[in-house]
Formats: sequence, C-alpha cells, structure tokens
Amino acid sequence: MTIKDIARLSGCSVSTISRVINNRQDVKPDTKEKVLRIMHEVGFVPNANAQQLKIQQSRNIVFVVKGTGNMFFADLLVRLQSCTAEYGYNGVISYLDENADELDSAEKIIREIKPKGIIFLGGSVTNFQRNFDMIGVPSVLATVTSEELHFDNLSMVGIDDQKSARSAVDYLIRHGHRRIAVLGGPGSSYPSQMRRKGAEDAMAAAGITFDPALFGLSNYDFESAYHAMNALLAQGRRFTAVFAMSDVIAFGAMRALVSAGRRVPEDVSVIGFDGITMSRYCIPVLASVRQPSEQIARKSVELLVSQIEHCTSGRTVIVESQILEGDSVASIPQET
Amino acid sequence: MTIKDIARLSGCSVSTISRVINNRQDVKPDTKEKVLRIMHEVGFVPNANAQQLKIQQSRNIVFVVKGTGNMFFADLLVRLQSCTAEYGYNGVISYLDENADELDSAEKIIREIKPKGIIFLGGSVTNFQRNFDMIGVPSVLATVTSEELHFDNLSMVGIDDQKSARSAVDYLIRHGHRRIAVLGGPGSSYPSQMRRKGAEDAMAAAGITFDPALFGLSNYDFESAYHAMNALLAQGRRFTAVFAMSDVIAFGAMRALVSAGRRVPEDVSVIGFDGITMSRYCIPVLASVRQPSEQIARKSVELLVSQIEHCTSGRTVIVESQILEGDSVASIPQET
DNA sequence: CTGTTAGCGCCTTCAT
DNA sequence: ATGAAGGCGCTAACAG
Repeated sequence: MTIKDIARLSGCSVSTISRVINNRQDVKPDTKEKVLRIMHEVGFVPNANAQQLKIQQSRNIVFVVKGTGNMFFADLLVRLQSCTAEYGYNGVISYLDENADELDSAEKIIREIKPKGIIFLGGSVTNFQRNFDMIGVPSVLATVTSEELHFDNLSMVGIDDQKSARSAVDYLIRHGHRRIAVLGGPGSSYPSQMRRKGAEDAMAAAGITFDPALFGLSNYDFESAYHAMNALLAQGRRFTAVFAMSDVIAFGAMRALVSAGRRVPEDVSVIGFDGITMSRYCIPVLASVRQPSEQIARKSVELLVSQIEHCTSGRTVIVESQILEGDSVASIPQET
Repeated sequence: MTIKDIARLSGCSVSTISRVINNRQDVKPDTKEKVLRIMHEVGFVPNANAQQLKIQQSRNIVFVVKGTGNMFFADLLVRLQSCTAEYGYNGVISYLDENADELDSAEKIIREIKPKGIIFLGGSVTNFQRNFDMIGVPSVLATVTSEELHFDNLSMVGIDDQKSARSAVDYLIRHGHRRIAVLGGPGSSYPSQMRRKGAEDAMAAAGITFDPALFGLSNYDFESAYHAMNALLAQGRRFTAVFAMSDVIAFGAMRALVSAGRRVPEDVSVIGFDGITMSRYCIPVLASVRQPSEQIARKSVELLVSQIEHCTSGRTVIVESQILEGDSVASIPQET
C-alpha cells in the first residue's frame, strides 16, 4: 500500500496525496477529505523510510542516557518520551555505559539515523567543551547547567546543583548536625562537583570545616553507595548525618547503616537528592531535594523543538529544586 | 557522503561498496580492505533510510511497554536493549498507557517503522487471543505465559506466575501466617489472575479459605497500592501478612502500614514479587519472588531473533523464579 | 570478482 | 488546485 495506490483509489495524482499527507494548504477541501477517508479506510500509513530518505531528515529525537541504574533518569525518560510525542517527534533511547563517550556515540547515531535533535541525560562538561562542536545537530543537555559551556545549538536545563545541595546540607545543619558525611560522584562529574561545593558552602556558612575523610566516593547506583558507606563505617568515621547526592545513593547508604546497626534517623540522619517517587514511599520517608523532572523534560523538549523549528539558539534554563521533608532526618543527633 | 563518493574515492563501483557494507563474500580481500579503510577515513555511515527503503525492512525491534510506573519493566528494558544490540538490531521503546490497546498500537508502529520483530512487555491475554493475528511480525510476549495462547509467530517468556505466587504465600504460611491479605491487579490481567490463583492454592493446601475481603485491588504503581492498603485498613480488615503482586505494590503497602502505625514485620509481614534491585536495599529488606529479568530478556531476544532469521515458530519458555528472603517477614505474628 | 542499472516510496519543483 | 517527472541513497539482479 503506497501513495500510488491511494492515488489510483481516489482518482488523483500522487502529488495530491503527498500534499494531503503533509497537510499542505493548496488542496481543495473536498479532495483532501476524500483522500483522507480513503487512506483511513485502507489503513494507509506513509513509509517513514521513503519520507526520510527524501527529506534527509527523520522526526527522531535521540535521548542519550549515561548510566542505566539511575532511577531519576528513568523517570525523566518516560516524561521526555511523552513530551516528544506531543510535538510529533518520536524519541529514540540510547543507553550508554556510565564511562562511554557520549559525544562519540552521539556522532555515530547522527549519521545513522539523522535525528533532528539530541537530548543528553547527563554528560561530562569538559568533554562537551572539547568535543561538542562535532555535533551538528540541535541539542540539549538535561540535568547539567554549566556556565562554562557556550554553544549556539546547545541548551541546558537543570536545577542549580550547588544551591540545591547547599539547601540540603543546610537542612541537616538546621537540625543540629555538624559532622556530616557526603556520598557522591567524583569531581569529574560536574553535578557531583557542584553538589559537593554546595555542601561545603553550607558547612562553611555554619562555621564547619568539611572533613575530607567524611567524603565517600560512589557511583549513582545502589551497590556502589552501599560499599561506600560500609567503607566509611569500617574506617570508624564519626558522623551524625549523611548527604547523599542521589536518592539511590541514599538508599544504598541507609541499607549499609541499618545493616551495621545504626538507626535512621535516630543515630544517623540521611538526606537524598532527586526526589524520585520511591523516596516518598520508602521507610523512613527520605528527605530529599526534588528535581522537577516533569519541568525539566518539558522545558528540554520545548527548547529543542524551538531550536529545530525556529532556529533559535541554545538557552540555559534553571528550574527550581525544592526540599522534600522526610522522616530520615532527626533533630537531636547522638554522636556516632 | 554516499556510497557513490566512496566508489569514486576507491575507484570501484557502487555495487562493490554495497557488497562490503553488507559483508558479502564475493569481494576480493584487497578491495574490501581498501574500501573499508576509505570508509573509515572519511567516517562514512550508510544511510539507514535508504537501506531500509530498499529492503523494505529495518533492523528495528520494538518494545511495547504497558505501564510506565512498573519498575520491573524498566529493568527488563535496559537488559533488552543490550541483548538486542548484541544481535545487531536496535531496540525502539514504545511506552503505552496502562489501558491502551497494545495490539492496535503495535499495528500502527509496524506500518510506520517496519520493525523486524516486537517484544511486548505485558499485555492482555484475551486481547492477544482476539487480535494478535493482525500482527504479521514475529513477536514475543515477555512476562506472560498463557497456555491459552497459540500463534505460530508468537513466543512467550516468563515465570510460572501461579506457582511463583504459591511459593510466596507458602513462605508466609510457613512463617505461621493464616490471615493473609493479597494486593494486586484485576482478573483481566492474566499474571494478576494467575498470581491470585497461586495464592489461593497455597492457602487451600494449608486449609485456609481465602477471604475475598482481604483482597485489595491495586495497579502496579506506588500510589495505587498505598490507597489499596489504606482502604483495607480503613475497613478494619484483620491480617498478619500481605502478599503483594509486585515489589512496587509492596512498597506502597508498607508505607501505608507504617504510616498507620503498623510495624513491618513485627505487626504485619509483607512479601513482594519481582525481586527488583530496590527490594534488596529497602528497609526492611523485602522478601520477594525474583523474576530473572536477565534471563527473560536474553531468552526473549534469542527466540525473537530465531523467529526472524530462521523462521522458527513461536515457543513458550518458562524460567524459574526464586524466593528472595528478606526482613519483611516475621515468624511469630501478633493478630492485627 | 566487479560494473551497470532499475527501482524502493515519497517529496518537490515545474508546468498546467 | 492538480499532474508529471526527477531523484534521495541504497540493494540486487543481471551482465560481464
């Protein structure tokens, strides 16, 4: 079933059918209606490959996801898919290993499927600085907003990581904590770096000097966080609270704490980051900093579509994070 | 950059280029090597649209996912993506609303992107019975294995839901529980139905008559489970244990229980289903029935590829589930 | 082993 | 408002 068949069935030429498919204005309403009816009757769907071969473009937007265990990204992805669909594009997910080169991969994808745009979920700022210019396609970097990044066809959407982390640690400090462990990613991860800075800001403002021995290096997955916390415990580090740079990290850490006989929050308070749905249902309910995934997704797609369709240049949008209270933080800590 | 350019650059014809692209055997090794080198040098990637237009096929496998809040599916998806890639196909995810018609949607997708195969994550057995024959593409139904379904190009991969549920409830019974609430989906969902049957089997074998008032209807998401448990509590139902038909449901239920002042497992024991990673890290560690997602994914892709490439007919593969012990089940219950 | 060539289904000037 | 025709990049006969 091709447009030729439809042409025959409706008694007009293929160009007219093509015009109807593409919703051109210069088709007599009667004709258009008739063609539409016939297409519907026979269940005609245009061959996307032929269209795209012709146009040299797809209606695809690629989501390049770094790290599969990141539950926050999973949430974002679902929302991105639906926003993308609203604009008539279809989203293609490309999962990357946590330490793969996101731009290299993107470049290959571009040549293969010719997407109209790319949304990166996470990515290394320094890598972008060096190599983004080989990406000739409108892009947005979601969940990372660096002031050091300036490309005309790259937007960024995310929260202010430093400020958000600061508010999280402030929250702990307001509850009387002063020996606060920090669990999170390495300095090579921009958000991790900013979150760590934010944490130190909060401490500094309260006259606390951050003890580097209280930093636990962890990837954004359960197991890694579990081990990181166990390492801290094994080293006999003393702290009354933990700031985890993601909820998943917080879960891993809490598991380690509880397994080691520490109670949360009676012995150790924990605050997470992301505010994924699970954090509202776990026991104890996890205090966290909510990243508005709905907003991030919507704004990312909006910006991208605008770059694609109206050739606007990349913008940086900072969305507001928000402290989520929880039962995982207690006020009167006992020294651990 | 097209094969024409490569042809010119390498001094041979387009067919030769096409042959090396498709790794045909009838090319002189020297020629092949030279062409390969040139393609690499100029960074040539074949235009997938043109290829697919020509062969009337893509290398796509579509994953049709019903329900976005199902964390088990999220896990499966990631594994499916990587298995699919190993076979040289690329996976395209299509999220559907929980109450959308998966076959209608699949049919549209088929005409649009012409995938070589489809993997359904969840789906209604009765719907498949009635409408699967309109899908002319090799398919596998993952996580559902019904004996009532017989189509030549449909495989099924999953656990034995009834048996698995039975073992879960057995586990509760062995811990002395007799008033057991069941939380899960409606009878229209085949796995839910089977899991309920399995639960009743276990009870029957222990001489317990299942009290329908102890069934809480819940979708496979946190919120729904939370409300379902609250409803049970509000009705003053008495039970010492809960069998939740998914871990997410278990989390929602535990949250409701704890919020209502019931302790898990001291007052109420809870066992989940799926064995997602989170279940190993939550507090208390959730007893569950593990669905081997890795195996399900691998087997699904294997079967599908075999159907696609060797025209084998659909098979049903039952994989083994496994009880995961946890701290959410206690032995000596107190009446609630 | 390699080259020539006819389309795959569609969009898009250019005519009418 | 509509039709005719060329070609997007590639594959697969068919011919050497």
